[in-house]
Amino acid sequence: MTPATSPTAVPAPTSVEPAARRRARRGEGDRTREAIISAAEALLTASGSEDAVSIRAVADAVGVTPPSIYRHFPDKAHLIFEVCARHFDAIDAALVQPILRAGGDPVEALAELARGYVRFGVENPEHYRIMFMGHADHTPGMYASERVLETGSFGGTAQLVQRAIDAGRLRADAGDAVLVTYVIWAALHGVVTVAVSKPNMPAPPLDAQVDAMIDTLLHGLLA
Amino acid sequence: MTPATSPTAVPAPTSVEPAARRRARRGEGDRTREAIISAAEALLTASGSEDAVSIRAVADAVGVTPPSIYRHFPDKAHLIFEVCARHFDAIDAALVQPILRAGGDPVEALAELARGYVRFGVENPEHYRIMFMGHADHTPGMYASERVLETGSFGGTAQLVQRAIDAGRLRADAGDAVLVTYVIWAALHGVVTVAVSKPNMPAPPLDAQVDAMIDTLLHGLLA
DNA sequence: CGCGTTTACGTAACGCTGTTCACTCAAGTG
DNA sequence: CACTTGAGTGAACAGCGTTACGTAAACGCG
Repeated sequence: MTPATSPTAVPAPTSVEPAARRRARRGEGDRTREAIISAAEALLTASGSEDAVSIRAVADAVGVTPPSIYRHFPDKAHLIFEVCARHFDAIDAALVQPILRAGGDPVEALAELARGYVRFGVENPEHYRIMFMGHADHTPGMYASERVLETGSFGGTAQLVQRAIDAGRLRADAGDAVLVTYVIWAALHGVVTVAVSKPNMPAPPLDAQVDAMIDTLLHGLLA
Repeated sequence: MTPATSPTAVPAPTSVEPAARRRARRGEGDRTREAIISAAEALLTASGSEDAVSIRAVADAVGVTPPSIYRHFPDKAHLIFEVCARHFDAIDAALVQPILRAGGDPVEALAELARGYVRFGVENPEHYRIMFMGHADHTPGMYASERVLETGSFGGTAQLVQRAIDAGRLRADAGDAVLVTYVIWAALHGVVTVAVSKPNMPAPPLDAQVDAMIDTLLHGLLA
């Protein structure tokens, strides 16, 4: 099930097919809820488009009727954002935390985190788009900004930046930790965003982009 | 505003209100086409959401029926992308070309271009989102990648980077012009993207973000 | 056992969307 | 005049998110 090719790949796309269902028992409503999330996740990864994840399509895949979805989620946005949030929880556990625990050279750790983050983004483009490229008005409040700041990649970057500062590895006039973190994260976010939104653009290979970006951020361009 | 009570009142060009219309004459179909674009532009900027620019809303604003739109545009995507493309043509003429013609210090020119580009993005968030943050499958082919590469900001950045290289201002191992341009543009794109998509995120002021990004790209972080 | 409450779900429908088909109406041409 | 052609309508289709309302099944309790 777990594709060993990537540590940032995430759960199991179950089946998109319809399902023979019994009515859930009294306390087992959460089982239906999980089935809905699994079906939405499968539809999203299989189609690569949020448009394919309609309430009706999810309901068909689960084997219930459209209004039943609303007994488990207040609206479509909450459903689809919960699907994506699980992906970002997974990357936190699979990529960020191991790097933080390893505790090696903070600058090298930053580079490794950057590469993993970008790879995660381009391997889960629709999840990334929903989470970080949508309209703020369409984003459930609980996911609006917290997920960005507390999410593994940003928080992990902040910790590594602080370690680098503590170790005296950064220039004195580089700015405070928050600003440095923001710069690094926004730059990587830019790489992911353009790769996700313009996949056919004639661009340097992704690895070259990330390496050049990291190298430029760390060493600068000027002679 | 003056209440236009006259039944023969001429419709205001950029109004979102309904319009008293005559049927266009034989060769004057392009006039209707322009009215459609103006109405879509007005709806987009007034609402700040692509969702408000429905075919029916545009048709009502122009004073025609929905199917009439399709005599001038193959589908909604072509209409809304043409609206946005005009914005990006405008920034090319108003921001990029003057900087290129000024011909001052290329590094300072890059910083000035960066600040202008980011400001344009956050001042026209929905246009920016449609142009650069949408799904590739929803983007008309003619706007998919050309607009990114040939657009003023990217092409202008490339020219300034080349000037900086020619003037010996960049490090020898900074990479070729294409890669350097891509890095700079992607980083700025990241700043715009997160500002557009997460406007309520507790972040450093935009000017500080841009200055820090430019300074970091040029001078680097490491001691 | 049986009653009543609660949870899980279905049926039907509303208002909206982008889009298409078939039609009309007016203007310019030979 | 007839004829063509460009501009615009009216009605409709299929799909969307969402809601109001009815119903069936499982549980606690007397």
